[in-house]
Amino acid sequence: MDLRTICLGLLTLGDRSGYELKKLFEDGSLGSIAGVSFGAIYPALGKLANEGLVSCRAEAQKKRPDKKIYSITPAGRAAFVEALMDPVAEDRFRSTFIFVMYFAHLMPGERLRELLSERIASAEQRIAQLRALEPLSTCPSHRFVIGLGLATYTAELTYLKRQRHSVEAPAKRRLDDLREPCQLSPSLHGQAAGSSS
Amino acid sequence: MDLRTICLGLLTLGDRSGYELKKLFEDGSLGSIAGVSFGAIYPALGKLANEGLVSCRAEAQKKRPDKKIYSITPAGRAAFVEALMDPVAEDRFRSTFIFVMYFAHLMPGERLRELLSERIASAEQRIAQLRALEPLSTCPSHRFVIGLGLATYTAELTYLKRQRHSVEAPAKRRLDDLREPCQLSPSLHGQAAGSSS
DNA sequence: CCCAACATGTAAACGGTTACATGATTAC
DNA sequence: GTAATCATGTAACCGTTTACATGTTGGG
Repeated sequence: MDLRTICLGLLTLGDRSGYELKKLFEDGSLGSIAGVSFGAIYPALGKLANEGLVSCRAEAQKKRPDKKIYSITPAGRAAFVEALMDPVAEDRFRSTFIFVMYFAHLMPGERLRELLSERIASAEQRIAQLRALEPLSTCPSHRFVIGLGLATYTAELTYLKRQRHSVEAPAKRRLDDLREPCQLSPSLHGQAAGSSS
Repeated sequence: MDLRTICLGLLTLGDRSGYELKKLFEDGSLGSIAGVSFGAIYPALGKLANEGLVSCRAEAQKKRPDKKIYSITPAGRAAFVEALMDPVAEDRFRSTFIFVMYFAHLMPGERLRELLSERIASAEQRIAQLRALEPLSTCPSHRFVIGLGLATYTAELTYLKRQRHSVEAPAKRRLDDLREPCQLSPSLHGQAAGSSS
């Protein structure tokens, strides 16, 4: 789903300027998941206006550039509802953290601990953001998204903490295990395949 | 983290061709998270070779194009370990499912049920993939990644099932709640701000 | 004094996917 | 026969980020 459609969707919730749209996205439940940049929003809005899916009125402001307030048109609303029927694309997920952890055995232990702490902190922050949003959101759809975010971030946090715990505990294991050398199981090697199974 | 670095990392686990690298990525624990295309892998490998971070030997095959096996060089290994020290970028996550669910109230109930079922099925599939990988992975780093994936997907699955459950249960609620009209709380509107707090 | 927030926009760069081009082999 | 797997590569396209350009207001 491209930004164009996301903007369209956000505009079903009320009229907004590009600037406000970005805030709404980032401060809302979707923001705990990803960000957007102006360099993408403004052109998207322009295109939407070209296609007649949104209308735009300029609101003059003293000593500030005109604020361009966009409203979704009936055609835009129809197009958006239509878009909700399209087959959903798979999640596009790229996590440097996960990738880097896949190579934990190549890092100094100190770095490993640092990485884990950072990740725990950021998960806690996202959870806090979602919890703060919860009482403000009366709409069940939004509560669903918040609940989903909360469920997954909490699970990640629990997992991460359990992993880190082992370092600080007297038994001091597990995290150090991560530094053990790595070897792939033959079935993942796929080299000179021996016609398995 | 770009594909170039990911290829470099994967090559620390053993020599491989571009084709095999793609399989390794997709069949391994990282594959339950995202995919890669040849159109990105081959150029990445070429660039890596240009920079002397990997070496390449062509393996002639009867009736097939030469297989180009890449090995990481000492310089490449150093560069990769270096890359593991770089500050980790935030996750880049784009989920059409989550976005669409944010607008559940604009969809027919049937569509909603379909979406939920699809998502549940795909989460179950990913969990199955990770579980299948678990006994094959002796390396603690990889087990960490598998465990993390399992923890989050399981949490999502549980959440999703609980949401769906309410439809099939006699009390038939919650999921239908999602179709209720939506209104943002004033604090998220941000329109004509009344100097809150 | 400087930084953050407000406000819009453009252009270049980036990192990736999709489609195209080519072609043998094996399993159903 | 036809689809999948093996095997590499290029070019066009796409959506997005980053950097640039411009300027005011208000708070620390």
